[in-house]
Amino acid sequence: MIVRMSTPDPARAVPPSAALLPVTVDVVALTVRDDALHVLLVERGVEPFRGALALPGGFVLPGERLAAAARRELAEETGVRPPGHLEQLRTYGPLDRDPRGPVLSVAYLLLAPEFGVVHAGSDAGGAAWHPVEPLLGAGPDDRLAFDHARILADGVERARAKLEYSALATAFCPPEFTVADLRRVYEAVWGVRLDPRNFSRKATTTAGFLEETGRTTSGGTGRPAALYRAAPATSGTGAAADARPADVDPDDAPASVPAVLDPPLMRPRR
Amino acid sequence: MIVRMSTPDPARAVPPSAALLPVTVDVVALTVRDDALHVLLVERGVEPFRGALALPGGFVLPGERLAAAARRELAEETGVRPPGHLEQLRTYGPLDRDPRGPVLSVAYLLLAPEFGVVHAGSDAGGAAWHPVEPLLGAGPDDRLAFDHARILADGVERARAKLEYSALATAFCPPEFTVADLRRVYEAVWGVRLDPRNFSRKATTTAGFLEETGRTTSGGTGRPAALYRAAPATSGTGAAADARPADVDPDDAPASVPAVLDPPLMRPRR
DNA sequence: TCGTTTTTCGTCATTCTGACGATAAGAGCG
DNA sequence: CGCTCTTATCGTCAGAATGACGAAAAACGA
Repeated sequence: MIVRMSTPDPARAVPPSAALLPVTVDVVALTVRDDALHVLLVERGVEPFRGALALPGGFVLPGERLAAAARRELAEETGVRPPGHLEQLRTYGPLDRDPRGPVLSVAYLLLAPEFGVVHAGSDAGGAAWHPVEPLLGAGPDDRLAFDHARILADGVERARAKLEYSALATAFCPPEFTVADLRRVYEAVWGVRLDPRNFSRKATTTAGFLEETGRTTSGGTGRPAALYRAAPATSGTGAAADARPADVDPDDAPASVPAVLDPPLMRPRR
Repeated sequence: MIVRMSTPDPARAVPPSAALLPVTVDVVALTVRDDALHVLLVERGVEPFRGALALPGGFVLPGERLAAAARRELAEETGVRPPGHLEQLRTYGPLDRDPRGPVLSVAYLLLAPEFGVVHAGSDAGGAAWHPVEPLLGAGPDDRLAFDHARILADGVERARAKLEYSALATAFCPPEFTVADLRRVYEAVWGVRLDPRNFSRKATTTAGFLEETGRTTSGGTGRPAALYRAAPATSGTGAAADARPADVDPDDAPASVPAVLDPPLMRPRR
């Protein structure tokens, strides 16, 4: 059956030569767990690629927005409405990516503190966190369904790049966190070791990055650490001329539109 | 009439609940002309928004790739197959953006040296270069059709950001150019004045940016300047773990996949 | 109290940038 | 041919940021 979306003014119709494409959203949900970057994957319960691991996602429904579809699919497959930063990643062309025929896929990137996966969705086996590293190796085994390995690689690279010039690393952290927590995020996402002393200097002296809560950790081993929260967004939606991230989408950005790290925190180049 | 794209295996069909959406591509084609950033706009010849200025673009045809559709629309509306760097910008959701109903739009960004606009397309009045600046002001007049003002703003911001950490500014230049040409690109895109001496130092000493041709300009006023070309791409397609730009798409990237500016060339902040 | 661990503060050499002086190398003109 | 004008390019120097690393601070456990 063909579902044709409503056409308010039939006199101004879409040209008949235009392709009508099914559209999916796929979500690259990243988190840091045990000092390693993890991605949320589901086991596909239906063909095609039944039994294979895949990014959570599914078809956009009539009348639905893209970001809403992303959140819906995520909720359906994890049982929770995850926190974190959701932004559009990119769109993958309709050809040669789905055995069912031409399908457009709009990928979203979610950066979030680890959240529990509650229930298995309707057409997907349980969702679970998987370490990203072996999946990027792209060995002929462990292949993800569709072109999801490539989408994952793009998402990871986007996350790595954004940590350099935005305060987005805080999206991986709980509401209150220490400088060491934040450093471990950078280390996990970039796959490098950073000097704790220099990192602390950079994180605490960069304006618009951290905000102290006044409290400290206790009970752990070692000297107690100061607790911080993410600094509030620098203000206005300012999609126009000034903001550094070009992809601040009112439809995408949840609560926190993170500030810009003015002198960027660059990953070490070999 | 409904055009249903072929379904290779009917047993594995797209679920009937999925929306089938018409998809357009819109191209933000930027160039530097008379030391100012310009965008290629067409005057719409058909409803909706007949007579208004709009980004060149149109519907994706059955069996067509996104980037191919972008190049086709550009060719149809300019009469030439423009040079330059084409990359995907982002996708704009299906709702509340086209009076004809839900339409998905995948925007592309083209950075190119100025190219002549040859003929007027079928359903568009002549295409022409327009200064970007007044269009970003977003005055209630001079509004672009659809949500194209927003797409333009996103494209300009993407271009501005990319000049900081990539060698993409060379995409605005002819095959051979001087350091001053390149500086004028930065000045036009960022809307700032840069010190010619410091810019020259940065451009010529950053590895992987410029390559000297050995020749110099002649005839102009002032001391002749050395001619450079863009340094060749740093190697492999390497979409994976190492390349800085996350959006190197084999489908999008034409010849030149520009290198990374290692210490970035940051625009002056305030 | 002593060692262990982790956080946080300091120091210092190096690199990069912004400001700007000075020179180089043409064209145009008397 | 010399003078001037203009633009390109080289140099210098102070301030900022970074990377490497020493050392003190502040807990915990034995």
